[in-house]
Amino acid sequence: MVDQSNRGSTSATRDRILEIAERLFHERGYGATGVATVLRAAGVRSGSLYHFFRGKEALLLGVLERHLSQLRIRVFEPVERTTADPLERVFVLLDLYRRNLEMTGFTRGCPVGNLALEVSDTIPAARDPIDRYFASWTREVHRWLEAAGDRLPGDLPREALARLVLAVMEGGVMQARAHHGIEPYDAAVGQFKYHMSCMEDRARFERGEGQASGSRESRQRDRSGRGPNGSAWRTW
Amino acid sequence: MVDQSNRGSTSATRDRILEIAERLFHERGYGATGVATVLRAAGVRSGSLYHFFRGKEALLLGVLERHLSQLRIRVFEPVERTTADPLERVFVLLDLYRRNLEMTGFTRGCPVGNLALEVSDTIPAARDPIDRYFASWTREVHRWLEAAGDRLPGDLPREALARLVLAVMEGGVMQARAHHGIEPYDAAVGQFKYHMSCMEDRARFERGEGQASGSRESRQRDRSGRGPNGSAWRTW
DNA sequence: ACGATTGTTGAATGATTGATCAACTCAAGT
DNA sequence: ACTTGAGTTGATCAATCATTCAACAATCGT
Repeated sequence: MVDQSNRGSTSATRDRILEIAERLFHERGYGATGVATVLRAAGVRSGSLYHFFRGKEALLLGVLERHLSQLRIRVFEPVERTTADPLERVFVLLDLYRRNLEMTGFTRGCPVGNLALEVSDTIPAARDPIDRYFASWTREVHRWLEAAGDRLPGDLPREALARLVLAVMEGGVMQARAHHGIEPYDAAVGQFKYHMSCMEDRARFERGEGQASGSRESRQRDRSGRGPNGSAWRTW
Repeated sequence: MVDQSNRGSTSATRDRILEIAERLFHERGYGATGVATVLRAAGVRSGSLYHFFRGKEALLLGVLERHLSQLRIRVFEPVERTTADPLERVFVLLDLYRRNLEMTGFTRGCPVGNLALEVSDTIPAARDPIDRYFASWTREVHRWLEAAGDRLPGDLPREALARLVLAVMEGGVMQARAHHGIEPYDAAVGQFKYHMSCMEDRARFERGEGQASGSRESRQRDRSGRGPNGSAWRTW
């Protein structure tokens, strides 16, 4: 049994096992993925796996830790490279998950979100890394929202808004996967976008710029163009 | 094998099996629940179960159909008895799921939401009833939103807003279960409430009542009182 | 009263599950 | 050259998995 705390292990085998297990857990879920399946896909014999991981649960924890350690590199840094505008980044992030949904034919959503509902009760040890993943996710969004400064209302709790972003994403992904269509995701995100416009509007009023308009035009100024049907509400 | 389409079966055994399976699938998930566990908990021998259900998957479909058939009785009718105000009903609904979270110590969220992410890909036949469950859920909320009439902006797509309600609920439940605390749920729902106030504000402007205030007071008029810390933003 | 249908029993099935371990390889250290 | 120990192998394990089925009991319509 190798030292579990040695995250920087140079073992290529361990990495391959984690990589394969990550993909399979994401595709089929934890319970539905047998150890034998991981072994076959990774081209490794059982002894090797049990050399690095105490058991299947330890493998799951390893996968979750891996997700956590790669969250910035794989999710947030790509988004941040796309645009420097902090509020725009939120929508690019939501669009990233949207594209993942479509590209995988609605078979894969948030890799951790799936596991969260499946194992957070049956495997108590898994709840902590999952919670830390969500906390880390919202912390990054939170930072963006803070960076938006007075473009958002002064007394708006940025952290709560970040929690809403995650909720909309996970809830939208869930519906889209069940529906096998992007419409529910777009609907939820579209409404969220209007919420953001609402916030920006109010902040503009606070800064003394806008004339406190309830007018649709100023609220939809930039990101939310009219839909093809002429509706003022953009569904995506 | 009994006729599967006979939903009105008077068999007490079949009902007990479904009732127990529903609880176990909700608590532990589908994959983690063995048929033997269902049999033991229901006090039934395997032959009886396989007399009514072709197999474990058919049992799952039965459970999902049961959820669907009891959605109004167990969820929406209780909410509708609580208040006649259509918009208030939305928040009572969200509070219902909140209380379920707290009462079960964050071990149980939306019974279908869990299954949605777990089996909607691995068991294709299950996706349809799950999708219909979500569709039915949002349809009820949609009706309330329609009933709100001009209290919401005229061009606001009620259906999209209903999708957002479901997304916020499911996403909030997911986070609360992982966190084993209600805070993430309250944060997400709190932000959603502000979105609703925003909508009502704009509708009031459309009706020519308010003076298009961006003012906090009118937006938080009724449901969203100040929190104990004096913040203008209610977290729940 | 009768056969037919429906419901129930529980031991047994074969497949698969996660996990074990003694034996083996091989590069690094001395 | 010899030792050491991490890494790997694959046969093997008991347990559990979903499922079957022949036999029996209860209830039904006629």
